[in-house]
Amino acid sequence: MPAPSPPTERPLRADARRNRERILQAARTVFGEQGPEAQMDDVARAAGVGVGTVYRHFPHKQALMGELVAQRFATLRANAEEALAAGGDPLEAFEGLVRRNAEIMAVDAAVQHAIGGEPGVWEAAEPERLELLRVGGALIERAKAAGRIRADFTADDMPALMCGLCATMAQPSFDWRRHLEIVLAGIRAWPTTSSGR
Amino acid sequence: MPAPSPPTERPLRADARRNRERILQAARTVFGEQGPEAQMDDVARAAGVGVGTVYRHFPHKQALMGELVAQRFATLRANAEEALAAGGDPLEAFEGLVRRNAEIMAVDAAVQHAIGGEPGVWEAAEPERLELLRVGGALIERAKAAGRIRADFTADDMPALMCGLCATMAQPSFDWRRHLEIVLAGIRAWPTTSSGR
Amino acid sequence: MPAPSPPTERPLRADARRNRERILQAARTVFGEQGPEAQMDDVARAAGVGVGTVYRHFPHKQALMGELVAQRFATLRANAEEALAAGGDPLEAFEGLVRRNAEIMAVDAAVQHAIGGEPGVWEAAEPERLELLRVGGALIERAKAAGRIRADFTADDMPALMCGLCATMAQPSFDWRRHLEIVLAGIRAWPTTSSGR
Amino acid sequence: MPAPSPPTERPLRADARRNRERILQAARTVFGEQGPEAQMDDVARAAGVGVGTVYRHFPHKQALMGELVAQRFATLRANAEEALAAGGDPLEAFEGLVRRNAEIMAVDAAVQHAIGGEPGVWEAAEPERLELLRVGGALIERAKAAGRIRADFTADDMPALMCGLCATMAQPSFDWRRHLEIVLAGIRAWPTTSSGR
DNA sequence: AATGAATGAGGTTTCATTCAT
DNA sequence: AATGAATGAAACCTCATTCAT
Repeated sequence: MPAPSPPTERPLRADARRNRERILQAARTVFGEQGPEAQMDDVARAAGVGVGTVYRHFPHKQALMGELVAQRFATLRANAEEALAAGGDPLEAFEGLVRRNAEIMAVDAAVQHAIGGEPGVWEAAEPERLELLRVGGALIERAKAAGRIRADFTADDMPALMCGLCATMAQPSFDWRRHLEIVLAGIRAWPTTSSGR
Repeated sequence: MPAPSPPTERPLRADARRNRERILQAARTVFGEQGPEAQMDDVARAAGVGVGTVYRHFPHKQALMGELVAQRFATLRANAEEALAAGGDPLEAFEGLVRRNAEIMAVDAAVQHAIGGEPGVWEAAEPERLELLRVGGALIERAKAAGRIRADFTADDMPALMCGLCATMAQPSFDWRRHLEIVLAGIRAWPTTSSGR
Repeated sequence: MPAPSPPTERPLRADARRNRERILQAARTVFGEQGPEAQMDDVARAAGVGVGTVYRHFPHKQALMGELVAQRFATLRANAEEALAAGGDPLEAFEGLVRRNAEIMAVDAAVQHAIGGEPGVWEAAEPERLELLRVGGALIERAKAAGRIRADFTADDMPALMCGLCATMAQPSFDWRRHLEIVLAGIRAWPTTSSGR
Repeated sequence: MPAPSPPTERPLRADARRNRERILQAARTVFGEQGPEAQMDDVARAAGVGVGTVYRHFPHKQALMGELVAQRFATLRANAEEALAAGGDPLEAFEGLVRRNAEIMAVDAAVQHAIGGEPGVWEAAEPERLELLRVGGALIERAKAAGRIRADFTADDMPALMCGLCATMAQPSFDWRRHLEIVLAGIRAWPTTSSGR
């Protein structure tokens, strides 16, 4: 969005923009610590603003949560595009992206998982999500073409796997990296000596 | 009251026991539909009893949820013991159990997932959970000894994987059976022909 | 009440009478410990009977409390009659009775005070209360006639003073005996003329 | 926010302060009429605000009751200091204060008595209470030095006596002023003509 | 006559959202 | 634009009382 275009969406006063960022940052922290039941007042306090200000920027709690998810997907997608552009070994590229994105999600997996269950929150991130799916799909196809991941695997399998991984991340007692490696192993094609699966 | 039999745990009047079952059944439905925020009043109404009755059987919401989880683990564990006793091909036995238990969890995965996040709910099922882990561990060791699953895999990896699977189950748009097959594939040892990984 | 008279009020089966006493005793203990908010279930449990049994003997909580008060007044009145019959120094007789009755009330002042505030509880004890007032009044008049207590003091002043004393008794940090002595001093007539007490 | 004045205890917006007063006033009325079981909703309605507002000002029922008691003690103490400062006849000063404070307590004795029994309510007023005790003690010592009240009487006897008086006040059928005069008479020293007590 | 499970109105408290300042 | 006080619909839970066993 490099938009120096005429202010169809008036670009928010400098302090307002700053507030918006502080609120989002605070929300990430607070939801991460207390789960989705955290109160709007807590978010506001953590951001150092009044509740009213939170509501000026986000019409309701859901919208705030939605933005959190959307921001997340934007990063994931950016990473995906970078990985696709970078080229390199197809399997490495795919698995590297998954591992890298997992690390990012792990930073505030609690938020993600917590928020994930709430109704009507994913909608806000739908465009970014689809884009991520598309770019990730390209990487998958490339690895499949190279015979490095199972032929029956598709990009549409990823969301469920990642959703599951997030659930694991949310529980500190679990070792999500082991979880991830098992999943990646399950995706890989067998080292076809002669026969396939 | 010269009751000849020493009633260490008086076995609950017939109608009370019936009510208890109805409440648990209703709770399963209601939490499944509305998530953990579902209200005790709703559970009571669905069970066709007054709220007071619910609270007579379960001192608080958490206790009700806890019992739901405990019941679930009891079934899973029973299946595990059956599988262990049955013998047969080690890998088949292990994977068969996982698939069978997954089908059971899927019946009301929403409940399980919803409830899973609440604090202090798992505690109630801890004994059953540990037992499941123990029996499942035996199956895993057997398959490992037969060289059918990865040597670095342990029973302690299962909870995270199953937790992730449950998260997937809770979203109807996901195909959890595919998720499960990928995970199982990731657990299996490679068909050691000549080359390793 | 030496009533071997024909059972106009059928005299209650032996075990029923026993239960009634146990309930009253339990109620005294329980209300004393927990105040008037104590639950009927607690009384029942303390008495070793079911709630239903409590309700069979006392149609509602108030009635149970009322009986407690009535029993108390019966004792106080019996003491008063004894004191009146005993004769002796008029002031000693009066103050002796007050002190003696105070000791009795102090045994479970918490109950008395707690219950005292509840509406509709005193009514049950009205006859006994009036009788106590009458007999106490006789003692007062005698002491007044002897010039030993203030001429303006009447039996009708007693309830308020005793009510106040009970309030004091209910707080363990207060020394109700000092309170009582001050009140008694305030009732006494001055040692007119020259001689002291 | 470079506010020049260091607002250590930001002084509450004008309307909020007004609401706070209305709530306290309403609470006094409502508890006085219905006793301590009166509901927070009733207090809110009587104050013309929502329940939430009551809870914003007082985190729980107890805190509201506590403030009521604290306010009361603040007035009593102010009167005591005034009386001490005013000088005059020592006995008159002491008894005048007691009578004056009694009149104040009588205004909503029901509240005071009702609330007095609740656990954890007095704590809120402890500082004011101790101060009242101290100042009252000074008056008592003065009167004792003048030989006008009993040598064995101390400030520590007052709370019990006043507690008893409050109990009397709470029952409209009692004449608490007579109660008070008897108590005051019991405190006074005998007019030592020749021999004391 | 006794039991204790069931009832459900009603209690305190929370929190997303609005709106006067 | 920002603030935070106010709102009030619920949420969870209690307990006097009833009634089937």
